[in-house]
Amino acid sequence: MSKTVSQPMLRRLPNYLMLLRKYHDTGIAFCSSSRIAEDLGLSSIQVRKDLQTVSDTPGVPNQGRDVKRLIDDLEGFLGYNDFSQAVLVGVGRLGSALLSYEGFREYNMKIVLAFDTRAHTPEMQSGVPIYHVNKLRQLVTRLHVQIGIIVTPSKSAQGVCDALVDSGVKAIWNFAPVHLSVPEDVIVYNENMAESLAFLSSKLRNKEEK
Amino acid sequence: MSKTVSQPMLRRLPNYLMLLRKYHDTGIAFCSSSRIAEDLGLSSIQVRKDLQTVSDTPGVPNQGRDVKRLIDDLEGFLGYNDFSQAVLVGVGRLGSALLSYEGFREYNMKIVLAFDTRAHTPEMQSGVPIYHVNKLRQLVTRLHVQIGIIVTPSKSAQGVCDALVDSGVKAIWNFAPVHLSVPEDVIVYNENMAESLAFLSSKLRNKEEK
DNA sequence: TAGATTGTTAATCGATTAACAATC
DNA sequence: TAGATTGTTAATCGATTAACAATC
Repeated sequence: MSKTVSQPMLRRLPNYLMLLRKYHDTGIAFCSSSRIAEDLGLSSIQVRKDLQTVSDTPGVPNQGRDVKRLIDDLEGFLGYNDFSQAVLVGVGRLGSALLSYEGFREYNMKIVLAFDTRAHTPEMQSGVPIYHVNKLRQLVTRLHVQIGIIVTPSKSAQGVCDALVDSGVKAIWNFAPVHLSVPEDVIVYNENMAESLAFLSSKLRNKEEK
Repeated sequence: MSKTVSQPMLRRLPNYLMLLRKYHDTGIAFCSSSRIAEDLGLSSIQVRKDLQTVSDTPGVPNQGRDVKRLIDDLEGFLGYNDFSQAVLVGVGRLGSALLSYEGFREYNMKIVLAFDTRAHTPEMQSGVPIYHVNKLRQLVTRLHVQIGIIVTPSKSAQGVCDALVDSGVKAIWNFAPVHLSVPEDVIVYNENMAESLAFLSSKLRNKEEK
């Protein structure tokens, strides 16, 4: 099938999956779009549209959709059937938090390796081995990891990024507040904590002014 | 002026501000939209549009815009003139990382207070006092804080959210992977770490299929 | 003056929402 | 059958991009 999917929709999909798993665990076999919509705070029309794009199995009028089948379709669509592996660079506070973050498992994501300039002898943290950054190219190349997470200080970010790309990484999740230059075929997703908070605060102000 | 601004634009604004401050520090007094665009990886047309919305001072043809003035306008627009204060609930790994995150200062954001169920005697972390959650209503109400950050386990999130809203909080930054129910006048911004990573991974897969 | 860069107006693009017929 | 819920097609909404005249 492989339709092209909009970014916002792609962000909603994992949430459907999580909710549907919850339904499944509570023994709910069928559910309507409007129910999902309510639980997720979306419009039912949007949910219907999204699920149609993702699943070939049509929904049943007056009954809704088969929860189990929908889970399978979503997992297939999102490519969760095999584990997605990632490496993390920069084991500071935020890096450590990500290493120990439980939520990744739920999305079949796993950080398999971490690097830091301070790690001299290989050590473990939250079950993930941490190596010195000078091992990065060697190890990442060997393991064929495709996703890199950059949690380094801004000034090291571009260098780390280059090393990751050289080692075959095709997608980068960047927490450093800088714009990274990458080849065209590499995807960068920027996460800026401070920006998010500032964004929220301005939204608040905008609202107050009205 | 107080124009309505689109969400994606509102997210770009803090980045302009950061870049312009960097220019200012290096003694650059004027800059063109195309330069900003290049440094930030955006299109120059978009930058021009954005800056027009934010600043009443027109740009000068063949010269660009006054960096200092633009900084002032952006700060004014984003409401950075007075500090924005936030409280954080849930001092786990991620919560701690946020408490110690340096980047907030740059956006004039400050976490002034934190709460956790494990904090029995008030303690300090990264310069922020941590109280037991049962002090939440009392302290947040008294300090008139408007922004709450929820970094608790999912099952506590809605309860904490209700308490924050009761105490006058008008904007919530939610890291728990659940949908929060709030009154209409309260803004919720959801941040889901796992979702972001999963999103990146599916994007990668979609690309590979092509 | 010539060239760069601006602001404005219109065109395009893409996502969400609405309306409604189809069906278990 | 009646009612709920579906899928499809069209309308709306909103953001980005393009084109171009204006100007220091």
